[in-house]
Amino acid sequence: MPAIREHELYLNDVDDDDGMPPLVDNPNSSMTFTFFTDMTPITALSLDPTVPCESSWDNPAPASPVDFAESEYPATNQTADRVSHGKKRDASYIPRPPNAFILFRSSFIRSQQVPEKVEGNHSTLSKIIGKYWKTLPREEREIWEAKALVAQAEHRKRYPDWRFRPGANALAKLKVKDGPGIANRRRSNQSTKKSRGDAESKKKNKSKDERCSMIADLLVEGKTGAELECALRNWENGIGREVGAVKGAVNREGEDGFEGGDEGGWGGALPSTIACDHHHMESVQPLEDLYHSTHNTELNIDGRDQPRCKTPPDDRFKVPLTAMFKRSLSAPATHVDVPDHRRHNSIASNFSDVTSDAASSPPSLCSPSTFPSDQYEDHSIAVYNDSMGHLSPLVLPSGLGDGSPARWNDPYNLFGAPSPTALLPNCPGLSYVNSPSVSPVDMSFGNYTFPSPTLAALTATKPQNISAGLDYPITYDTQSYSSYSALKGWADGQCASFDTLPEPLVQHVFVNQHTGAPAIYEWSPFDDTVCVGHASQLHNAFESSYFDSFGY
DNA sequence: GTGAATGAAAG
DNA sequence: CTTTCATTCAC
Repeated sequence: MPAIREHELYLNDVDDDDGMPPLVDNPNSSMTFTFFTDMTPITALSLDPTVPCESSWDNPAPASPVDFAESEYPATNQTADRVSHGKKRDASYIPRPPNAFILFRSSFIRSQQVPEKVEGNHSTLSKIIGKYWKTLPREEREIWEAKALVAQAEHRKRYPDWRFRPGANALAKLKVKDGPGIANRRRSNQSTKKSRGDAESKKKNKSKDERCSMIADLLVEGKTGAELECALRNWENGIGREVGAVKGAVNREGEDGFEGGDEGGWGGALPSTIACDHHHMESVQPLEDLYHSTHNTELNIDGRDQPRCKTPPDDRFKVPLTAMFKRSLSAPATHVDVPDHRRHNSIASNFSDVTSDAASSPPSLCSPSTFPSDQYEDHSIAVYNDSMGHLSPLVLPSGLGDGSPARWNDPYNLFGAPSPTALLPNCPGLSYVNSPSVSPVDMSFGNYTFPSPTLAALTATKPQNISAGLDYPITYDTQSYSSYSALKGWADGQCASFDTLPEPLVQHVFVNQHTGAPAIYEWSPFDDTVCVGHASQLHNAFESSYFDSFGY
């Protein structure tokens, strides 16, 4: 098949020869999701990527991922004049969805943690950010991976027929230039650059690389802005240069495949001991404390104190979150017609509505009355394929809007709220009324205490198989009879019926079996409406009937 | 099936 | 140019 110019495929696809359906500008199927009243769809968040994340890079975790999806992919046909790295592009050009790193990088640069004075060159910044990226604790990285999933889902929704066509542009250029080819040139450039280089330029590169490593290390230590600049200046002036060399070595060791143990990571964190002034002195964190706080692998209650080191001792980065939902995101969505009569709101009073344009399918086949465990697998497949498969990340709630750090405001709300202040009278130990999220605290219902579901714990229950072809990636673990949606860990568990609940308010609930019950999916029996609920709200609303039904 | 190539952001 | 990652393409 001849190469197709990527950007022309979508709007002018009369010549499309790949059998793809003609471009439809985000056909809005008007699927409706419903929410609890205190949930906010993430699409309602103000997450303009051009707006720096509030509070962001504090301590020294990166900002909450800024919502890329909505604003970065403006209304259809407006892809238009988006300019990617200064290149003028055809108005109809559709850029690729960003991956986790690109989102992270963008947010990093927006946040201006590294002053222009320190480093303004984006190539160098990429190096620094790449190093820093590798030090991110798993939980932090997962947030960005989740963000990437959202961006991909948004992109997919907005451009259902878009496909990544690598080489399309290069080939177009090749035609014009009639040279050896962009691709070949690119590779050969890289190789020649590396192989060439006399001793002196090698030395230069080495010191440049050391500088990048140092900046990354300083960032890991939490230094940003003027403080970073100061610490770097100290280092460059020779103070601690010796140490810096050690640090550089440590860092490089980390890059070589994450070898080395826990112990080596922080070995050389020293420039912080030299303060530029009293103000900066205050922010110096004792090395010992730093070590302990960053090596604490215990449950991080508030999610802010994640382990971080330069030489990750385990395999925590070997299975990226996105890999669990791996599928061809650029492949056209499976178009499923939804009868109009199914497109209406059905979940009532204590839900608010939000629309989504995700395509959807007939409602769940899950029995509304019973769900015997011996039939569980088949049922859950049906359920997930028919209903959960269309659970959009967009139904997820925002944060609490209570001034919490940005990280609590990520669309996945992966860590829940930061403060256990809003206790429900009926739910001792349950903190987060507004947060239908994975709660960072143990939750007790009656005699049963749900373990705190960390992201790491959720990841540990990662799915075995992946099925594609739905609007959103769904996985199914036949071993544990649990399932996952794109919202990893939120949808696995048993499908239970709720006869006790007033219909059609809640018909089915998915309880997270691995982690307890903080995350629940619900949907209406009458349409494709899907909502995400919180155990507390159900408990609050329906008292013990809910938990009684589980034998709690 | 594997590895190379591309391109997503930025200036 | 430079990073990482996802995706596609050429063997």
